[in-house]
This record gives sequence, C-alpha cells and structure tokens, in this order.
Amino acid sequence: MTVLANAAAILRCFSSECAELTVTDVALRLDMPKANASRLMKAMREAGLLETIGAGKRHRPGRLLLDISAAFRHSSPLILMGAEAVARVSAACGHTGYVSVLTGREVTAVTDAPGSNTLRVVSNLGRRLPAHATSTGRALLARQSDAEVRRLYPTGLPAGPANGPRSLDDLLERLRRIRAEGFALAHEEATAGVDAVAVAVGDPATGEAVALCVVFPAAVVGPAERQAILRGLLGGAAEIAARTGDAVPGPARQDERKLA
Amino acid sequence: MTVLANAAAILRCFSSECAELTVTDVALRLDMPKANASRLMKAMREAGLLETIGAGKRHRPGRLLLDISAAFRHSSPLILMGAEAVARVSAACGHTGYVSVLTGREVTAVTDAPGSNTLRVVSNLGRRLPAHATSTGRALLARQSDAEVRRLYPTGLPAGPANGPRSLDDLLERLRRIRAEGFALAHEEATAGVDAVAVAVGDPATGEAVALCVVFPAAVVGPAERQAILRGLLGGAAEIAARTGDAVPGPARQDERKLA
DNA sequence: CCCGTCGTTCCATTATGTGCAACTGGGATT
DNA sequence: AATCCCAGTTGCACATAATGGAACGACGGG
Repeated sequence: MTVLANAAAILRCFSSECAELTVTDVALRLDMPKANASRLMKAMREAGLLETIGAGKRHRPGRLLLDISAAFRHSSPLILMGAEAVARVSAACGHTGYVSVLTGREVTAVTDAPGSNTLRVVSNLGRRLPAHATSTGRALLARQSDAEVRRLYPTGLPAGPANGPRSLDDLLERLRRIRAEGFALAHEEATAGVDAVAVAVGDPATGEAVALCVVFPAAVVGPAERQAILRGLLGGAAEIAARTGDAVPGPARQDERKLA
Repeated sequence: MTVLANAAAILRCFSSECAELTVTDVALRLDMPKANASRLMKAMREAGLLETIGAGKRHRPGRLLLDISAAFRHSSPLILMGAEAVARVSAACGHTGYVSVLTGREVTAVTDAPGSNTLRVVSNLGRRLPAHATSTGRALLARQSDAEVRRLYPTGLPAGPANGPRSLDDLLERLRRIRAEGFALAHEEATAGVDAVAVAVGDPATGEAVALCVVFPAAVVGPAERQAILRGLLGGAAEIAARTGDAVPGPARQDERKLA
C-alpha cells in the first residue's frame, strides 16, 4: 500500500503551521520524484482528500477531511459529553476550554470552546503537544500506573519548558499529586503567561479517556475564579464519570477539592 | 490510483450519523471483497487514517485527520477571521454560531461557536446541508449571478422543507432580496423551531467566500435581539470585507440594514 | 460442543503505480 | 518582444504492488 502511505505522508505535511503546499513543496519535503507527487496529488484532489486554493496550484486538505473530523468527534460519546461540559464552564468564566486526548506521549485538542473574554487564550485545535509538559497531558498520564508511564519514557524526559517537570521522577511526583487531588495544573508552561486547569475522565467500556481543560491568562485570574473553574470542571467530569461508570480519582468529597 | 479512490470511499462511509464501522460494514457498503477491505483498512490504520476503538474491531477516522482539519481552518485567513467574528457575536448573544463554506449545491460548517444559553441550538460541524434550504447557503448563493445559480440547478430545485424555496424562481427571488439587503434569513427550515441569520463575505484574492451565521430558537428571540445579532454579523463581515477588499452587498449605510 | 460470523492470510494473475526524461505553459527579466 | 526559467504535467517500458477467490483462525452464542 505504498500509495496510501505516500498519501498519508503528504497529508502529514499539512499542519497548523503549514496549511498550503504546492507540488514541488511536497516533492522536496518527502524527496519523491516530482512526477510522482504530481500524479498522487491529482488523484488526491479527485478523491476529495485535497483541493486547490482558488484556481491556483497551492493545495490544502480537502473538504472530505473536514466532514470526517466531525465524525471523529461524534464517534465517541465521551468526547461529546466532554465538549458539552467544557462549553458550560467556558461560557460561565469566559475563558477558552478544550477537550483533549492522549496518544502515546502526545496530547491533541479535539474540541474547543473559544472564550468570550477580550483577553483570552486563542484556541489551537489539532496541534500536538508533549503530554508531560501540559496540564491535560499530565491529567491523562495520571490515569496510568507509574510503570506504564516509565515505559512511555524509556530514555527519560525530553527537555521541556522551564516550569515543566525536569525529570521522570519529577513527573511521577506530579502525577501522584494529580491522582490524590483529582486535577492537574500548569503554570506558564507551554505558553508564557498562560495557566491551565485540567481534569481527566474516561469510559471503562472503551478504554478511552479525555481531559477537560480551561486555559486563562495567569496574571488576571485570581484564586476565587480559579476555584470556580476547577469546581466547574470537576462537576462536569463527575457527571460524565457517573454515566460511564468511571472511577474519579481524588478526594471523594467535593469540598476537599481545593487549589493549593 | 484505485487504492486512493477506495480509501477515500471508505472515509466517505463515515459521517456525523455513522461514526464507527467494521471491516464487513465497509465491505458490504462498497461491495468490495472482504479481503480487500481488510487489507485496505489495515493499511489505513498503519497510515494513521483510521484507528480502532479501544482494542476492538470497530474503526473510526484516525487522529491524523483531526490534525489536518485544523490545518484546513488555518489555511484560510478568511475562515479564521470569520470564526473570530462569529465567536464575538455568539458570546454576546449566547446563541450558537457557525462559519460555513459552499461547495456546489451544499454548505458545510467549518467552525462553530457553541452558544452559552441553556436553550440553544446544538452545533453540527461538518454535516453537509442543501444550500438552497439554509440561510448560510442562500447567503453564499447570492454572491453568484442568477445564471450561475440556474446552472447549479439544471433540473430545478430538489424538494426541501416547508418554509424553504419552492421553486428555482422562488430561490432566485430570495437571492435578489439577500443581495439588496445584505443578509439572509431562515425561518424554521432545516430544523423545526430554529431560525437563522447569515451574512456572506469573501476574499477576491482567492475567490473564496464564507458565511457567518447565528442560529437560535425561533420562539424566544424577539425583534430587538434579532436586530442586535444581525448588526453584530454585519459588523464582523464589514471588517473582514475591508481587509480583503471584498464588496459588501446591500445598503451602504448600516442603519438601513434592518430586519423586515 | 458445534456452528455462524468476522477478520486475516495465501497465492497466482494482472493491473497499477514507478521513475526517468521530454514537454508545456506562465511569469519574470532584459 | 523574445528569451529564460521554473513549476507542473505527460509518455512509456518495466516491475512492483494490489486484486479476488478461497481457505484458514478466532470469537461468541446457542
């Protein structure tokens, strides 16, 4: 299935950073013969996997793929419920919220709820981030055992942002705390000036898990508001957990769930 | 490129309504040999185009596609600006908003801003709807000439909802009004109890156009609020049009842009 | 325990995609 | 206006790579 592999490779060239590509761009990046790239992309256009921008020679992912990413969201009731819960919290506090999933050592946002505040974090759907260096990633990693996490990082932790975990042991220590408290925090990690709160919830039936997360400017959000956001996320997660039969980590009593 | 065509056909089997498929499902739907479907789907899994749910045999679109649909959104500054504008209006009024694009006779929502009201229209990203029977579709069709629209419907209009246009001439009449007024309305068309306001804006440089749209429960939103929504959408569209150099249809003076 | 269903694997056939190189067409340069 | 140059497309012979029929494991239910 070389054509499929090549087609996927072409699709991989697209990302949030690089949204338009020409035939030679692709041929260069994948160092494949121009002829090949040309024919493949033509076929992909005809299949709806790619489309040209205007009438020019620049390409972008096709409409078909858009339809399908919607199917992905609908494929999992967990994601839908998560989106619903995050939307409620986001509407209440005005900050941007996400639902994210973990794949190996990376997290991806699958749904967003753009905030309504003038100063808010711009949403960045579909960008992969290192799990260990984000609140969503750690919230999801905390659902795994220490042994499983160690197995994910056989060569230790890659270098991360200043406030992120500095070593595998540091990470495991943070995960223990997340398991005990039931939520994850990030203070100016992936993005300067941005703090985040995340809560994970899963579906034992499918083995899936998602993280609900709200991000906000670190400087302008005080303890009371943070506590409100946390309460909203925990409440949403608890509702979902009740429906799926998931075990919620952390203190059983809501009032013990406080930010440090 | 038969494998590509087949792969695309498999992807097309997924939709908002049908989010999970097994090998035999696919083999049946596309009546292709089971062997073929099995191998193809295996290859697609390895390429990241598909993934199994949990450890089972049900498949859904892969993570890769999710990343890419993000790229699609970023590919067009027009879509980004539209999303921004709709998010503002949506946050202000609490109703759900969309950015949609037109392909032939169908419109697809590419971005959504879920509303914050308890009673709101649930967003339905990525589902294709007939252009003539939606406010977004008509707003976009109105950017084309009567001749072009006629060419789109050589055999007349397909049957639509009760409040939708009943004939091609009816549609053209509505489009004329949209061109004159600068916005499109739908009253309980695609969905019972739901009204919608849509405004189209384009980028002459690329030939693209998007529709900004807000949907709301027909019964509980009064004239004043509708007017406010309309003003918000028109304002957003005007800002975008100013940046792209697009011509905004309808009365030049804002205060003439009123709902009937 | 056996059967039905579902997915995967085997194998020969042939279609299919590959790579090289020549061709075209559109824009800039002078 | 003539020319160059680069991006993209096409022809052709060769060999890889996908096809489909049927047989084989693997579950799960009756």
